[in-house]
Amino acid sequence: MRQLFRYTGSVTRWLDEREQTTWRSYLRMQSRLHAELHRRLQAESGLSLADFDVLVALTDRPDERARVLELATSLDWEKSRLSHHLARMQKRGLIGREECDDDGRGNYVVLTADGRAAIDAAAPGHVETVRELVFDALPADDLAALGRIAEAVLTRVDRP
Amino acid sequence: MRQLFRYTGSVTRWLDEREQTTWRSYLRMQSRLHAELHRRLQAESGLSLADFDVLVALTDRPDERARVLELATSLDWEKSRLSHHLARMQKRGLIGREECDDDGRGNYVVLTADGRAAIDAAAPGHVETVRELVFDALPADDLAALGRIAEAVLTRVDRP
DNA sequence: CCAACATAGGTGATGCGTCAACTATTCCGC
DNA sequence: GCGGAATAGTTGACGCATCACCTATGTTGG
Repeated sequence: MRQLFRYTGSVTRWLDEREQTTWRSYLRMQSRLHAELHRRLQAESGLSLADFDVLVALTDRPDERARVLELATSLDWEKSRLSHHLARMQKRGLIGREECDDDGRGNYVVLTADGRAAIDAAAPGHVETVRELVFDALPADDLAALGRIAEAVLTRVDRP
Repeated sequence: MRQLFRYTGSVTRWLDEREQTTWRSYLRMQSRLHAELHRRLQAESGLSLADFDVLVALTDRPDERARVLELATSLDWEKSRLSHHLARMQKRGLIGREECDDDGRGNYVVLTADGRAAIDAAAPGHVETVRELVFDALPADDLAALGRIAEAVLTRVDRP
C-alpha cells in the first residue's frame, strides 16, 4: 500500500510484505469485480446492482410486496438510502406503492409487471457473469475458503 | 440470492446451494467491511478511503508529486473520477497543483503539508483496523487462499 | 384522555462515481 | 509550418450513499 513501515515507533503492528500484497490484491479484486458486475448488468438489462438487489428482495416475498423497513432490514440498507432508491425506481416504473391498512404510517412496496419483467430478463445473464468471473475461476477448496473467510470477517465486523 | 432455480429451461448454469451461500456471504462481507473501514477512518481522521488512497499514491512518489493521469493509472481510477476528487481535496487543502513546464496541458499534483499531516495521522489507525477486522480473523492458510482467490478473479475480470 | 415517546418513512444537502462532451495543448505527416 | 489526430485534463448532468433532520402516525403510562 506504501511505505507503511515508516512508523516503526508506533504501537501499531504493521502489515508484513505478504499481508500487504494480499490486501492490495483483495482491494483491487473487489473494486474491479464490482465494477465489472455492474457494467455488464447495466449494459445487458439497464439495471444497477442496487436495482437488482431490491428486485430480488421483493421477489423473495410471498406476495412480492414488503414494507419499506422490512426491505431495508433484509437488504441491510439504511432506510434513507432505500427511500431514495425506491423513489428513483418508482419513477422508472419498476416498483409501486400501496397503502397499508393496519398502519397509517406504513407503505407497501410492490413489484410491478415491468419490475418482474426486468428481473426475469436480467437474472440469467447476471448469474452467468458471476459464475464466469468467480466460481469458474476457483477450485473447490478455495471456494470453501472464501466462504470461511467471509464468515470470519463478518463476525469481526458485526461484533465490534 | 433468491429462487434463481426458476429458469430451469435456460442455458444458464445456476448456482447450487453452496455457491449461493458463499456468494451471499462474500457480498455481505465486502459491503460491511468496506463500510466499517470507511466509517472508522472517517471518524478517526476525517479522511475517506478514497482520500486515503490518493494520499498514499502521492507519498509513494519520490517527490510526493505526480501528473494527474499517472495518478489515475496507479490508482486504477478513471481520470474523470480523479479530477473531481482532486478538486474536492484541493478545496480542503490536502493537495495542491503546480504548473508543468514541459507539457502545457499538464498539471502536477503535489502533497501539501496538511495532506502529509493527515495521512501520517490516519495511517496507523487504519492499518490497525485492517489487521483487526481481517488479518487477525484469518488463519495462515485462509490468508494464502485469499491471495490466490483475488489473483484468480482478477485474471478473469481483467481478461474478458 | 393525553402528553411523552417511539416508529415508519421521507427530504435536502453534500460527497462520490460515471458518462459524454468539452477545451487546450502537443504530435505527426505532409 | 500547418492541419488533423492524439493526449491531458476539466466540466456538467445524473445516479447513488450518508447524514441530519422532519412529519405523521401509533403506543403507552399516568
